[in-house]
Amino acid sequence: MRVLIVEDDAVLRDGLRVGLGIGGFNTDAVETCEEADAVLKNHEFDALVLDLMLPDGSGLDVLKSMRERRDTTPVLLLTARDRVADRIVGLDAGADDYLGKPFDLDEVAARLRALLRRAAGRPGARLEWNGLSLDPAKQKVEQDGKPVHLSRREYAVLHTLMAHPGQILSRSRIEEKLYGWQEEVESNAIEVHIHHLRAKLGSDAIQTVRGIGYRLGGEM
Amino acid sequence: MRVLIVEDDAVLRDGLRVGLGIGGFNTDAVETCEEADAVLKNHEFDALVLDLMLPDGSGLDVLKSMRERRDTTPVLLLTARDRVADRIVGLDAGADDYLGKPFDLDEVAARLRALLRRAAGRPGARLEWNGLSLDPAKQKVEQDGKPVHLSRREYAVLHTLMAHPGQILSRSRIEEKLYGWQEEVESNAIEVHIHHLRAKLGSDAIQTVRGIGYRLGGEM
DNA sequence: GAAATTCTTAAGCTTGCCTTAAGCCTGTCG
DNA sequence: CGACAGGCTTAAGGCAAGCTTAAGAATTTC
Repeated sequence: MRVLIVEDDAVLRDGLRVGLGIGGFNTDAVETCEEADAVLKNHEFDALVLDLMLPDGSGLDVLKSMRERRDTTPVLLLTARDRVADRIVGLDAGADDYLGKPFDLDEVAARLRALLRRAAGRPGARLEWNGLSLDPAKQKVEQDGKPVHLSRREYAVLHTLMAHPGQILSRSRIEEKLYGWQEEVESNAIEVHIHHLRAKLGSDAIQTVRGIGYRLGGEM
Repeated sequence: MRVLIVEDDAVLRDGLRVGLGIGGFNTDAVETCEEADAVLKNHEFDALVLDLMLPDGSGLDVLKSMRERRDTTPVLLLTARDRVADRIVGLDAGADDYLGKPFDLDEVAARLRALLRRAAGRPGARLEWNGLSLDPAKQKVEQDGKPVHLSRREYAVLHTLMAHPGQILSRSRIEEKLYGWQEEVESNAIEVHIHHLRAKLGSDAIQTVRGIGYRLGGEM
């Protein structure tokens, strides 16, 4: 799950990155409206954490122009104070939730999860597929009721696949979810993780579609 | 369990801190409405002990503005006398309980525990998990019926974990429960306490979730 | 006020994870 | 049938998180 953080305060930004990292999110961060606009047009995110007060303008403008181009990525607003007026304007402009500074990092992560759940149109918190169940809140995976221990990356790969059940996901698509666009990896890391996942979940849990990508196995 | 005390009378304030400290709570204290507002916006508490008569206004205003910003922290009001009118107003404003001065310190602690229990939606007084049982009132821990002696910090760590059974708690989340916002610790103190707890409770009582935090071990 | 317990800090140590890379396997197409 | 490309497997290196230990500071107890 990739999240873009738009926040100019370095302390807050790093705090968010760490906090959301713990929450299992992969984050990218920018500091200005301009950067945000540019990045949003070129990359897809699962959610956006947007500060309202930015050096070169209001986050509201970023939000508005997103919605104008039909970008429905869930947005969590950070409002500088408990200013009810700001919040109302923000929600009217198409934000999905807001949070007044200062805030608890765990709460940000929790709200983001709620946002993502809502956005995916799924009712429950957990993802299910063919005997596999993944609980994003507890970061726990079970197969036929038995817990499976996965490392951070393995979990992230599986999460990505289970978020699009039955669909074929290209390797680069999966990489985008695991890494920021800044870091990029140039090796077969994903293949290795897939390999480990198959070792733990059974070799038919994940199917390879030659030349295209991977998808969850099973009845489909 | 962190409790914020809002009380201008120094004698009473210190009495509360000592009394609640003995009761197993970690307390922070402020003297005015203004301070209370500021601190409440910046930190999360498990409960609030709020005097109504404060030098710069009424505790009711603090309470009201809390509820306005959706802060549902349980609040125990201290009313100056047995003034029924005050109490009714207080409860209407969103207080969870009240207590007339003068009061018994043990009773304050007991009422707070009841408040916290209610807030957590648990019926019983004691927390149970996988052979462990923790009684907040007596501050006693038993494992398979046998008493276990824990130090203050060890108890607090275990209490925090048992209040969120099955959930992963980040180290910073645990630190927040142990220390006031003034003290903050920057070392591996939590790790050391966990280590001691494992020595006393068995190494599988607490699981490490690498990169994320800790949670109670056992089934599930 | 002294003794005992408990807490914090800090330094090494251990372990698990991620990436990289090299070689192998397998399906596809000339 | 043979070569090639894509994917799989395996293992090693490096890094970071967490564990352990111990000593000094702080706190509590008598």
